[in-house]
Amino acid sequence: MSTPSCVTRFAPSPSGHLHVGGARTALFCWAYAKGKGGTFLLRIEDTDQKRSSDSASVGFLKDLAWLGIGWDEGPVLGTHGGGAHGPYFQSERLDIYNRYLAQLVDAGKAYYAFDTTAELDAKRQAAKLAGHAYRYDRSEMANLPKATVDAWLAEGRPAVIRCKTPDGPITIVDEVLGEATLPAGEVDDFVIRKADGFPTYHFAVVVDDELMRVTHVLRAQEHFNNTAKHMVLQDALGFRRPIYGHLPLITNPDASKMSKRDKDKVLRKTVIDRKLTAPPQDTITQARFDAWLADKNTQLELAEASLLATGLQVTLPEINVDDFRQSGYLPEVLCNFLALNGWSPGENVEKFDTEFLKQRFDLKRVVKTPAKFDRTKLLSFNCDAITGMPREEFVSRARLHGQEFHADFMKRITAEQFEQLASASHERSKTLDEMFRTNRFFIIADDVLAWERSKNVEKALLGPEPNGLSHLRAVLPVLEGCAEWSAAALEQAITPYAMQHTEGNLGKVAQPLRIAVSGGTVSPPIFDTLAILGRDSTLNRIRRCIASFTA
RNA sequence: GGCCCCAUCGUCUAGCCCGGUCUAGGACACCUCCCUUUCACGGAGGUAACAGGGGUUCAAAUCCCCUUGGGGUCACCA
Repeated sequence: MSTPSCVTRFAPSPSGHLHVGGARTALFCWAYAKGKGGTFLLRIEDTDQKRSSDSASVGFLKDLAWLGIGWDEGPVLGTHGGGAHGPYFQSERLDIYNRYLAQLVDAGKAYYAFDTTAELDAKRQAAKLAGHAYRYDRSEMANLPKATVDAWLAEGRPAVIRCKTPDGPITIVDEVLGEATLPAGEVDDFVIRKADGFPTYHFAVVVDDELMRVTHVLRAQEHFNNTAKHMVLQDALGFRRPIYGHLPLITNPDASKMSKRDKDKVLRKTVIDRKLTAPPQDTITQARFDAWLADKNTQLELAEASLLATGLQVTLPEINVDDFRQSGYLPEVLCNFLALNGWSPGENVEKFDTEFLKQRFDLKRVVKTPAKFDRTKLLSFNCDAITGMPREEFVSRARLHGQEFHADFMKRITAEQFEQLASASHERSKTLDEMFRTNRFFIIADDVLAWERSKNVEKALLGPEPNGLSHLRAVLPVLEGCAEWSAAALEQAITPYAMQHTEGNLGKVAQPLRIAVSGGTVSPPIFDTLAILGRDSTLNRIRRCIASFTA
C-alpha cells in the first residue's frame, strides 16, 4: 500500500451542527489534501464524557456533505468515510492510548499525580492573587516512590497522568505564522490522562495523528500554543512531527467570538426590549422561559431558539452551516466566501469554485489576521450566483428548498404555479428562501387576505382622483372580459387602459392591482402575479379590496 | 496579568518575503446620478486605508526598533 504524500484531518468534538469556523477549517484541510492528491480524514474527538456522545453527535457530517467537502476516511455517511486507520472515534481507541500511556510512565516520561481539583484550584487562585502565572509544580508528585504510587492506585485514589515536560524553550515552526519560541517554563507538566481514564485532547491528538499518518495539521489559531505540548509528546513518544499551519479565526463583525450564544443574545435582547414576561404562543413553556430569562448562562436549545425566534418574529444570526442552508444560501457560495476569510488567490480573483480552491490553495497565502464574518458580502455573492444560474436550475433548486423548509407553502400551490412563481422570482432572489417569505399571499385564502394600512398603500389607493381605487374599479371589467389568463394576455389588456387613462404610466394601475391582490406593496411583476394567482382569486381580491377601502 | 502572535479603506483583502512600477488595486457596504409597474437587479460616477514615532536608505506600505492597539492562550474542554 502506498502512503499518500499528504494526509490532512479535520478533528472536531462531537456536535449536531457544524459552525462556519469549523467549516472553513475543514474546507482548507480538504482543499490542501485533495490538491496534492492526498487523503482527507475525519476524526471525532469525543474524549470528554461530560460532553455527550449521543446519536446527534455526528450530525455535522451532513453539513460537510452538503458543502461538498467529502472525506476519504472517517465515520461513514453515504459514500464518505471508512478507511483502514480507524476507529475514527477517539472514545473507541482507549486501548491504544493506554498502551502509549504505559510506555511513557514506564520510561519515566510521565507520572501519576494525585492532586485534587480543589487543591489545584486553590493554587491557581493563589498564583493569580500573587500576580503571576500558575505553573504546575512537579516536585511532589513526580518524585513519589513507586510503592506509594502503586499503593494509592490500589486503594483507588483518583489520579491523572501528567507529562514530564523537559525544561527548555520550545520553538514552534508554523507554515502560516512562521517561527515562535516559547520561553523555558512556559509549558508545564500537563495532564495527558484524566482521572476517568480517558486521555486528554493533547494526548489523543498526538497518538492519532501519528497512527493515522497525518502529515499536515491545519487548525484554528486558538490551538497555536497547544502545539508546544504536542511537540513535547511527539518527542517523548518518538513520533515524527507533522507540518503545522494555524488558521486565523473567524469572528463576528464586532470581533467577538462567533458562537451559538449569539442567538441567545438576540432573543434575550428582544424579550427585554419588549418587556415580555411570557413566551409567545406555541413556542416554549412559561417555566422554561422564566428559567432561561432568569439566568444569563442558561442557553436555549437550537430548536427552542428557533421556535422562540419565529414567535417573536426576529431573525436569528446564522452561525451554523445548516442555518445558512435554511436561509437559502448555496453551498458553493458558502464555500467560496468562507475560503475568502483567511485566504485569497490574489490577482483580484474572488469568485471561484472548490475545484479552483483545490488547485490553488496553499499555506503561504493564508492570512495571519482574524477575519470578521461579513454576512452582507456573503449575501451579495449568493445573489450573484443565483441570478447567474440558468432559470431551470433556480426553479429546481428552489423547489427542493421549498420541499425541505416550506412544506406548507408547497402544499398549497400547484406545480405549475410554483414553476411560474419561481421563474418570476429568479432574478429578484438573493437566496433560495426569499420567495417563500415574500410571497405568502399566494397561498392564503382570498377571504382572509387583509390589506396593509401603510402610508404607501394609502397613497397608491386613496390619493386625489383619479386615484388607485377608481382605477381598480375601472379596470375590473377589463379583466373580467379577458378571454385568456396569461401574463402576456393580461398585459395586452391592461396596457391600453393605462395609455388612455394614466398617460401611459402603468404604475398608476399596476400598484393598486398589486395591493389589491397581495395586500401589500411588494410582489413579483404584476402580470406574472395575476397570472399565477388565477382569474378567480384575482377578481375576487380586487372586489374585496374595493369594498374594504370604500367602506 | 505572564507568554505567544498580529497590524493596509467601515469590512474581506491585493501589494510586503525579493524597498523604487503605489498618485496603494479589487470586492462588499456606503453616497450621488441613471434605469424602473412594486421589490430587487442592472448601469455610470464618488467618498474611503498603509496605527503612531523613531531609525536604515538616494528611495520604505514594503527592512529594523519602540509605543499603541487587537487577537490567542494560560483546565482532569476540545
